[in-house]
Amino acid sequence: MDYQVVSVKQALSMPVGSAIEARGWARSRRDSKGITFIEINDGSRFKGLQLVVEAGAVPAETLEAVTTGSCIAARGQVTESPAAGQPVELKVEQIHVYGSADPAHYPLQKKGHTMEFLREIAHLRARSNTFGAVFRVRNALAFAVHQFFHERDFLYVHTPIITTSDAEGAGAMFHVSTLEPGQFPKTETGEPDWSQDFFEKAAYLTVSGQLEAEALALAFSKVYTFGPTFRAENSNTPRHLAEFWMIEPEMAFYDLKDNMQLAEDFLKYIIAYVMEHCEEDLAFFNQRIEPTVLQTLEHVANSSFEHITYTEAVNLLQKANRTWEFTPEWGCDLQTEHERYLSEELFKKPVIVTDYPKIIKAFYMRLNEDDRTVRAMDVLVPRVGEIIGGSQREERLDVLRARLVETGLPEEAYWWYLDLRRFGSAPHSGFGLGFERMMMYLTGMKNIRDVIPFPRTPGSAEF
RNA sequence: UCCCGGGUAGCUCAGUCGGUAGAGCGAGUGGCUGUUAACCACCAGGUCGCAGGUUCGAGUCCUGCCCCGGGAGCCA
Repeated sequence: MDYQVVSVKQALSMPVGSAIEARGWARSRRDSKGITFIEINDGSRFKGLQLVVEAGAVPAETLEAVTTGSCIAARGQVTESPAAGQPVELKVEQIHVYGSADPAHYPLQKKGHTMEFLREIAHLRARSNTFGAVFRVRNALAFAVHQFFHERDFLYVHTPIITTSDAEGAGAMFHVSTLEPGQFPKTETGEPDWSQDFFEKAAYLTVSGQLEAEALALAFSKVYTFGPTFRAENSNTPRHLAEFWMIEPEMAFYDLKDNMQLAEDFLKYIIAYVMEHCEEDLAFFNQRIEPTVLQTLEHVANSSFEHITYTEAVNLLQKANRTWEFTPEWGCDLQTEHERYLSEELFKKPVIVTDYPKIIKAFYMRLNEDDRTVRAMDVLVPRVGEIIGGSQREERLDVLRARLVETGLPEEAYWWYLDLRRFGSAPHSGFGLGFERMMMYLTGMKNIRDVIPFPRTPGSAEF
């Protein structure tokens, strides 16, 4: 007999009577006298396929090797299930065991585990319900990002991962070098002599593709990057990784208003996409991880974002009838407690705060007429905080040079960035979205280490 | 990096006043004609994070270190 090879996802919608072969990893096994139930999952869907093996259907030694965690192929007939829990199941005629798993040592049990424990077995945790759902959503979200920009004629560009320029003078960077630690060449003054290194100057892993994206936006008008970025900060929080993915659109001829509109459209689009394509996984998150996930996502998709300036935000915070750990004061950056108050308590929806004081923002943000504030925007969302940071960029050569000097950055290192203002400069804007932050927002997962397959954090890069 | 909390069986945890190490789940064995985190019975399983110290005696008290979690800072 011919058996059609199908995924578990396909198997669950096959007509009764189909002869199929399904492959997957056994999640659970229940034995009764004369009948065995095995649930397999191949990652194609949250729900698994129930295999029903009647006594004598397959050799005893084969059935014995089908343990929790083993990988098998099963052939048989799709049948209507007489019991609750699944509409169809597979009445098994043959089983092939690709690889058994010793139940005494297989670490994933049928019962729930803590996220901390699963993190220690990151090579196996994708086989659990939670992480299966997380990484399917991650895939859908990445696809939604590309689709959004391609529908709007953006060019997907690849900015370098190894860089010799420090994007904003902010954030510690990882050195990239081929020099041997023991025989590190030194200059006459005893400093490391990077001119003898591979790139003949100090090189790092990128902290942002923005500066290069600006160069490309001033040729292709609308571009976006989507790639890994690296921060060597020693920050130990549930919201930081040393290696994370960032999406950075950059648009010529966009002012801050256009930029804000794009950010709002973008967030709504990717949320709607994931809600449409990951219904089963999101339902799981809503039930087991964070009971407000669906409600919040629907709310964001259907409400317009609040817009306030930094100065207005500080006034609102000062007027708020509550005590702060850090007193809100013009000129100081908004603290986590302030951001949470604005998005979670006062407006109860995403808030875009604009026009921050120039002293707390990067040199490349466009200076306002008041000479005190810059055209920056931060999108704050409930539960996660700052999810997007962006700005209209300074396109005026003289102003940009003055800002470089003001912030103490070496002008010569930014020669090519300044060239962009010398030759055919144009107003332009862009923003950055932390992909894993967005994942936390969509799934309700509490720790950023649990929305990326193999997280890198200080002291931790095992897998 | 700073401030809190934690580390005891494969997992999740309890352990009183300093006096011979406990439970549930999981694994194993047996039972049960259809289970859904199956159920019932039995059973094995321990370098109490590591290193010192106090004590007749330390899982318990003290010191240092390591790791994990929460909060903060920095940020995406």
